[in-house]
Amino acid sequence: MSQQLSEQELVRRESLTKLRELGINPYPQALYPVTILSKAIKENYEEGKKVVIAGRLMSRRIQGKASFAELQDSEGRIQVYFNRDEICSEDDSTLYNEVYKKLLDIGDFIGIEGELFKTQVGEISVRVKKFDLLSKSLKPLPLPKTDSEGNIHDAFTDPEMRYRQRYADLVVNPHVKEVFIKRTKLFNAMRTFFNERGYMEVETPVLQPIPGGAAAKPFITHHNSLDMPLYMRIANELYLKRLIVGGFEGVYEFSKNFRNEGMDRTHNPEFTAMEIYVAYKDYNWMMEFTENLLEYCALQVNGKTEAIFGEHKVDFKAPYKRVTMRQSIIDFTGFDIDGKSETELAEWCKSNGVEVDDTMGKGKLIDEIFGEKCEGNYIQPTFITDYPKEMSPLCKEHRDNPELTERFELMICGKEVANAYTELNDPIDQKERFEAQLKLAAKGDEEAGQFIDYDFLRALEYGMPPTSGLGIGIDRLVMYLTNNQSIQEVLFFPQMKPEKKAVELSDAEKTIFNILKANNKMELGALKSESALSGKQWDKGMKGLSKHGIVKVEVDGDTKFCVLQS
RNA sequence: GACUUGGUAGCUCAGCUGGUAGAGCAUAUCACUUUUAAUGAUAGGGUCCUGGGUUCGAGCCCCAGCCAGGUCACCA
Repeated sequence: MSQQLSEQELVRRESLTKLRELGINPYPQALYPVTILSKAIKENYEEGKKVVIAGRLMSRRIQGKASFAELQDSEGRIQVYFNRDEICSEDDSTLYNEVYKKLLDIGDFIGIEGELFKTQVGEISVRVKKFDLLSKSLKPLPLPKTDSEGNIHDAFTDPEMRYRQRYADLVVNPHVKEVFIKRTKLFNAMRTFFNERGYMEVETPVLQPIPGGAAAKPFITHHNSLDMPLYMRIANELYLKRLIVGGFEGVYEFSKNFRNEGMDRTHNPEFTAMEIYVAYKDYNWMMEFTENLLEYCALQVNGKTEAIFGEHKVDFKAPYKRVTMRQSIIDFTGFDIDGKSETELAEWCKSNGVEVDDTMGKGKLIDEIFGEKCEGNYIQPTFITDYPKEMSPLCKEHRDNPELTERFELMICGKEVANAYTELNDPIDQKERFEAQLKLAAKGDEEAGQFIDYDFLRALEYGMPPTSGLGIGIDRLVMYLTNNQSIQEVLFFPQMKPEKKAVELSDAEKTIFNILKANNKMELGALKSESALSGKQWDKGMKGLSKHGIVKVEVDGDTKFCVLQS
């Protein structure tokens, strides 16, 4: 879509032409021999050391024949000093006066050969001996400035623009870049932790014929040659367990999951989960594993186990408190759910301000109570254990109480971060639980599963060793480790509605356009009378069409024609 | 989905009961050889989100819509 260029964009395009006229290729095929990054220069300063660096020009302070600029590379900024006498011969100052001062702009990528020195005020700088344009920037970047007291002026903060133009956000906001560096550190830390224990990273299908392993609304797509619907995965659990059946001791996957549900500060349609399954373990073992894992991750990402999240200070140091769901509800309400019937639970809810409806079974009711009264109170990492059976269809029954399951969730700052089970491996029990879920779904519980994965049941029939599985919401964990309140801040490219709808014509424009389409070229007066538009509407329609570049008025002697542009 | 706040120059933001649209930075031209939010001078730059309406006159008021943020509801 063609768009009007701003003055500054036009100036940069002119510079492009002038550079070419001077024989400088603004987009060279350059293998540029960078020898050092800005951070290393500052950390290991050596007076007079020759360096070759490259990056974006981010600021300039020109003072006649001398000038200071800042070059930004992947690790930060370094000051560079341009002096006319250093880079130009006596009789030709073009390189400094024209190329550097006029034709380069903030945002351009340049390469610099020079040597290190310290200015009179002691700042480590590179004295430029030679520079090359590596890539011209045609669009002015947002330009936050930091003053001597560290205050940032003109910060690029509008979330909409930052998310839509993450590339610009990353260029000008180093703290944003830092979030994503930490995100990657978290992945690396988890991989290391798992790999050191001999567990294997695997991949399982994103396109699935049955969207299993969780209860959520899937995205549906269609495979043309198979002529069948496929679902984008909502979880990878059932596939990973198949691999445990196949004989792997421990498997894990970082999985992009897709859920066709609401979007808000904590939900993006695609998000990342880490799931791991380990054979011959139970959920008690997994709790210890999880707290050790998270302590290790926090250390690797932030260098310490404490993390600030909003008003809270969270400590990831193991071990974490463990509370059963029953005890938790007693703690916060005084109500003991043990042995209560569905009716008793529903009545308690109604008289205690917990919203319920008829579709809710026992498990769901308990979950509502917990969600309403307890969940939000757990700031420090806390394991909530022993969930009702009904809401955990893939989890093994509790060894001490058949109403419960061996399941835990890890709560941090009032939100769930991890979920784990002693996995159900009794194929007959599993089949019955799936069928119970189908009934719940029929009753109207949208969270209940609506499909039975018979292939998964077949796998279980071959036998799955006792196994414990854990899922961690990676995006949420990154939020905690980087003190971000919204998931958009920890995703490079959060889902957004499209910026602009396609050019739509107004009614007047459409009328004129349709008449003209039949004739291609018409005398203006004839076109106007055929359109039967009022003077104002006609004027508006014509102006609109010319603005979109759809029509053009041509003058031939005394006659004016309106011509349709292709 | 409900409520609420916002959308004005490349960026950050002002904008009077409704009367020709402002600032700082950025840009352009000039001066300036160790500055650092460099400085001084001059100049240019705007579909005021879109579409209707009220009005002699709308950036401002009214209606509808689009996009985004926040709160809540729903939901892992």
